[in-house]
Amino acid sequence: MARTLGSYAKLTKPKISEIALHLFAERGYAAVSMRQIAAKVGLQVGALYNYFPDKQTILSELLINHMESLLQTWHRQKLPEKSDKLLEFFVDFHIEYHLNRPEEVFIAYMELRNLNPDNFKKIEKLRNKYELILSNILSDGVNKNLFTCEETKIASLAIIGMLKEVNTWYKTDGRISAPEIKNIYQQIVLKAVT
Amino acid sequence: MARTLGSYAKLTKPKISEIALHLFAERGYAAVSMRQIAAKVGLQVGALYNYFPDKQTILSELLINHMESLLQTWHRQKLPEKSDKLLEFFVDFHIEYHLNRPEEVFIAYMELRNLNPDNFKKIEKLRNKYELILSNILSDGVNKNLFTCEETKIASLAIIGMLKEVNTWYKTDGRISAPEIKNIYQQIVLKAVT
DNA sequence: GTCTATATAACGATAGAC
DNA sequence: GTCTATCGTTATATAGAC
Repeated sequence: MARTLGSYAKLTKPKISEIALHLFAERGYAAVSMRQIAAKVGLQVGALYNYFPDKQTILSELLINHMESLLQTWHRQKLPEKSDKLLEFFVDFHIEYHLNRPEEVFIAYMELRNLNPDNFKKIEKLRNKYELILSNILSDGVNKNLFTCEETKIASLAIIGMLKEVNTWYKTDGRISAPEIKNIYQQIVLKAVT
Repeated sequence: MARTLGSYAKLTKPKISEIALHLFAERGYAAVSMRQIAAKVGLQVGALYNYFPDKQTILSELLINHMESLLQTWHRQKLPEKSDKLLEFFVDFHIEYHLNRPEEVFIAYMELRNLNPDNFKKIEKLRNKYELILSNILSDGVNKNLFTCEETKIASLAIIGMLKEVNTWYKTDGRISAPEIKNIYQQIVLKAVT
């Protein structure tokens, strides 16, 4: 039962993505060359182009996969029955998900400027989808008199922006645990809309 | 009283620095070429090398000037007479200074990885000097039984790391004013050491 | 699918005329 | 001090042998 070459090759593309992710996070997209990626994967440069048409696509696939997996994971969550607990649940989910993927989060924030316009629009669309989840939670809450918030759109942007910071907090001060961070942000967010 | 060419030239170097700062902050050091900088300044590439020996020096001068000016400004402050107000004063000063220089702060954080080892050490030295100001305030406070803090070195690193975030907060949520941010952080920092 | 070799373009940096 | 021209290097991406 010899393994075929093909079954190894299936592992090559994810390996390229993984190594590119590390390198992009460490040195920045523009500072990383295809040769450096190939060397770390254990290939020659040319071989990379069997898996990705260009360098830009390595980056955009990383970002798109990150956002799609975020959305997918949310939609697989078993939501709390009580709708007044939905906002806390969202904050909890968001922090949990992002703390576990520091490199993806970092390049999703840093390397947006290196996407070409088409890929940028794709990411923007996915971000809007995610933001819509939160703004719907907020406007539902407003309708049920749970929250008071005039601009739910803007509030959801501000909240997600705020939550994004969580990764740096977590890194810079190891004494704050993940549950503590969740608590802090839940309080801040709840205060912001009540 | 015709202006000499020389007096214009005196303005050229700061202009290069300023434009490089904007471009580095916008696109990242590695993604910006000397040709792009020259074009925005209104020069040909070669002329840049009359002011900077290489691209690396443009970046390192920006970062070094940023740190030195931060230290200089601190040492020119009239400190509060009551030493128990020193920590609040530092937090206030730090936030004020950094909110007014978002681009410098951003590249001082982002582009460290693009400094060569020598320049990195220079910046590290300046950062340590700044950090020493805070850790001295803390250890003085501990000696006077104002604060309780076992590891003043680590605490000062954590606090500065935390304060660094302030620029993103300020941007992401325009509803929070600078004085409010100062208040929030003063409370957090004081809580952290008492 | 990976290799070597190469096309083509852009980069940082330098040289010399003015 | 700025220009044009260019060197040497490196980059992305492609072509063709295996």
